[in-house]
Amino acid sequence: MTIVKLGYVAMSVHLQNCSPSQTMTFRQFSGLKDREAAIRKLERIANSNLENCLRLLIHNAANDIHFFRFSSKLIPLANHEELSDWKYMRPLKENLKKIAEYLKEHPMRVDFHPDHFVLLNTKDTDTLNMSIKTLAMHEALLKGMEVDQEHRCVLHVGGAYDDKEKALEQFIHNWGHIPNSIQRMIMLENDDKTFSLDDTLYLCEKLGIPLVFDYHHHLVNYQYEDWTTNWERVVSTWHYSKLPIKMHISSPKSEKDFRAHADYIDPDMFLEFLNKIKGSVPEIHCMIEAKKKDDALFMLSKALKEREGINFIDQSTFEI
DNA sequence: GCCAGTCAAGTCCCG
DNA sequence: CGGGACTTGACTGGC
Repeated sequence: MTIVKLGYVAMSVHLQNCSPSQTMTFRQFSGLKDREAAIRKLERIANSNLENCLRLLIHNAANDIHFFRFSSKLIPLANHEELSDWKYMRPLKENLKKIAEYLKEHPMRVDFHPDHFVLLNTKDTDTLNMSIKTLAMHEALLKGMEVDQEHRCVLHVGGAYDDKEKALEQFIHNWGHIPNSIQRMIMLENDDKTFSLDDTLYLCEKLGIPLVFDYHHHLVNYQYEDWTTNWERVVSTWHYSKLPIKMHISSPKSEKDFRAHADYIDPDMFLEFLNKIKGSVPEIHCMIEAKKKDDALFMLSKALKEREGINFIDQSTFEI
């Protein structure tokens, strides 16, 4: 028996005017004559994003959703070099505290997926420093939300830079220069272009990093098609985490556009996967990466309720 | 009120 | 070696 919990990403298609990713571009910022007023505007946007995050958490709790990925665009221009003097955390304190209080009353697994410009295997020190800075922002947000920072940021391995083997070794080299408090936030995901499950496992086992298996990515980028022989290794990378294993699920948009994410999750594909891993872990958390966000979660849950051998505990939790 | 175009980042691909 | 595509949601400007 395995408990499965479903989660979704960043925003809800059911809540109106509830974007947690409102923004201001640097061009817009530069166009404003009063720099102080422009910074106040950035702060208003960031606070509005956090207020919307709280609305999303309330929506989640009301719908028995216990697993959620925050947007990584909560603070516009937070790491822009022209704004290095901006102390952006101070004005967010109260709204972060509200999230912290809410999460205490309604326990939920929350995490982040910083965008693909966070690169830990780059040789460029500016890019590496910017990446660390961006991760430090995520760390500060988690601290403000009073969430234990361990294993809360999913990253891809990074660029291939013409030589995948060297790029993997560069990751290991750079890892030694990354502050420990940031190392412990990281999980690594197999990607759809360069670093396969086998590549990612190599790093995760060597560095003690939990591996987030993305089934859809594996279907378009693998070294050995049969992932099941590696499954126990994936499970083992979670041995030192306090959190249950997590993975990503999405369905191909079409045969022609196989890499792109579909609006919804194909329940057959998902069940086929679950049937291969059931019993291997007591609990698994599955992050739904679909265009229709929480609606994809609800539809998947509805479809699975009609299948045999699945025992639903609540809207987003079932036993298989 | 809708549609096309713009924005931001680093890598990768094409010419 | 330079410029455009990639990706994503938000936002702007034109009609």
